[in-house]
Amino acid sequence: MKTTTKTEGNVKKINSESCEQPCLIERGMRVLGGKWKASILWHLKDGPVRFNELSRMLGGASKKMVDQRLKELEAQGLVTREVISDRPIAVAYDITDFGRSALDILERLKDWTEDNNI
Amino acid sequence: MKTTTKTEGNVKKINSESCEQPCLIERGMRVLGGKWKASILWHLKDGPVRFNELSRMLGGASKKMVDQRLKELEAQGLVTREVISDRPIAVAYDITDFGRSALDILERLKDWTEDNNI
DNA sequence: ACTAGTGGTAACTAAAAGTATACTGGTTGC
DNA sequence: GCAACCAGTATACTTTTAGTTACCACTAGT
Repeated sequence: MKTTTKTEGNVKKINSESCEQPCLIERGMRVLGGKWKASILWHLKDGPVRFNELSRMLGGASKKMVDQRLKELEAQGLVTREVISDRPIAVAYDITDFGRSALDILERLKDWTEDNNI
Repeated sequence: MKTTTKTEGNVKKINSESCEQPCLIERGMRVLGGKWKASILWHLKDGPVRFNELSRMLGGASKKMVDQRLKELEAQGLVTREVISDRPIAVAYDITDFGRSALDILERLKDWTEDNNI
């Protein structure tokens, strides 16, 4: 008799059909989990910020990193890029409504990190 | 006159002194953001699971990956490892209260991912 | 003319993350 | 005896990520 109700030392036996929820978590992490992505989003929450200003806000991030992450975030619809001046080139990055919808998660993460001294 | 109240095309000028909150987010991400870490945590929420069972749950993850992530999570106090049988070696991984405190964030992430078809 | 700032890009290197395969030493079942 | 499962470990390898440095074209200020 090889049913799956067998328990062994309090450990549940599950027959490997529970990969729907975890994938959702992994997928979400792929969007928010890049090295500076969450931070960038967080910094845009109070309004648009320009490229070099953002670089400075992130402290240790190189231009290349900021550029790459911004492009990813833009491609995924979390931020927008707008050229606000041509001749002295000026670009503003802003958060979209979709991006804003993730701020709730980030706030929880921030609180959790803070509460547990991580 | 070079105060920071100057606005240029609606873009706020902030003078680079806002790196307390983002660092919290980055730090939190470093704990929960590893490739399989969040998923592992998620799979342990219904009770202890054994090593190979966990590997299977994660689908594509190699033993090495699962092993590494579990060690990290254990070192950070999110999961515990318990040898439940010696002779036919059996090990059970369980989530700690601390680990459980992060599930709230993961649930939000899951919902967000789901709601936005990510 | 020279310096500094804007928003990037290109080339390159170093380090981290992940994958694949095989192996150990023990046990259980046929 | 032989295969298969347990919980990993070891080795080698590829891929991805991160970061440095230098550079571009342009402008503003001195």
